[in-house]
Amino acid sequence: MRATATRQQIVDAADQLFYERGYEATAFADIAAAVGISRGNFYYHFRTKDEILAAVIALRLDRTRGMLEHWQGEAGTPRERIGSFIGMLTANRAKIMRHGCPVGTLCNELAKLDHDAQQHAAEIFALFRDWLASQFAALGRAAEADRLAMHVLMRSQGIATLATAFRDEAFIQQEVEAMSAWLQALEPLENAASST
Amino acid sequence: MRATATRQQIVDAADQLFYERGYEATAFADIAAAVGISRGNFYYHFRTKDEILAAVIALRLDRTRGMLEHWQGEAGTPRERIGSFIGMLTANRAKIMRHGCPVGTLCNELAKLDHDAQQHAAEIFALFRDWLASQFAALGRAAEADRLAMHVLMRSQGIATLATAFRDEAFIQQEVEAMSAWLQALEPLENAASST
DNA sequence: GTCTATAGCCTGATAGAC
DNA sequence: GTCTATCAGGCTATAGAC
Repeated sequence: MRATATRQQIVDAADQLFYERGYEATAFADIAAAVGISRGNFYYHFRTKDEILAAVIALRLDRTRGMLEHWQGEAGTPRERIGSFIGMLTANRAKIMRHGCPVGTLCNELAKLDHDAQQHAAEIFALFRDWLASQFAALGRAAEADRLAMHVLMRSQGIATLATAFRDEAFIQQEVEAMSAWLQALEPLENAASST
Repeated sequence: MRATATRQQIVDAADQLFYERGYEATAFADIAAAVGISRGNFYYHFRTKDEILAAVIALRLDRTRGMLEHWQGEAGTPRERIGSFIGMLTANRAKIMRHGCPVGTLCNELAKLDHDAQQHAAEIFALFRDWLASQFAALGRAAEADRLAMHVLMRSQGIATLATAFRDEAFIQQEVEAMSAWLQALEPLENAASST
């Protein structure tokens, strides 16, 4: 098998296992078993566990960029695009109730481990934040775009954490509707600064 | 030294280390070193690591009950008491930025480990939820008390997660003020059900 | 109650055959 | 590129002296 193909399989398996079980709780043996290779072969593709983590984070960054570009390319208003972000909570609710948000839980774990890759993982959040901010700016709230973007991220993280703790699907739906209502009630205030 | 005193020292040290480093990343040797006892002595007080976890969760439940009773005993309105809950984010902001929320991060980790104690840990959230709900009921929002309580919990969890990921103290302050403003704007609707 | 010593397992990582 | 065999070190947990 070509090296790049095996490497990709390793990263894909690690991505899934790091999400489901956590980074530290996932052993090389687990990844090797999932891919169907020996532990020894592992070190031909990655020298350390940290290198696999870096590759997983890079994969998630790429995947996130692709998703944001996809949402950007679809027809629709900025408000509808922010709705696509919120819709992830509903679409992924089963996994979220079992393993939380992939980004939030990884950042939390790496923060506790005082791991160098923590900042790298937080860049995934930054991608969402910047994209959301650009949508709020397009919506006519340029002055508050960053704050509103962080607010949406904050709510999605809180929803994920509590949905996991209580295993409560109805709660997700309830809060998704509340956030959607909040979004719909947001009015353009492009000239607010000059009118006050 | 009396057995109960050593046991208490172990639980206190484990409580702190589980928060700072996480449950799985904390080894018996770490706890033993923090207390100043040998690893062997450990097993006189606890037979397994799970037993220490159970004791730590029980400690946190007791501590939470005590705090809620303290807030309840203080003079003030229900709104001010909910403000005491929100105030934890400001008071503990330095630790939150480094290690997240003790309850949320523990629940997340135990969910990933598929650990039996996950439900036990979620009871800490339930204590906060029920207490907050009673405050909202006293505020004249009995019909929505549970939903509002979960909303406040959700926001506090989202704030903690993003504050940790971005190490952003200003964000905490910003969202604490937004949540406080939301709380102040909440009006009693005790008779809303009969008036609609 | 506390200690030292150690069993038994799993971990990340390496060496070298094929 | 992939394998088997193996290393050194960490882990939870146990046994038994004091």
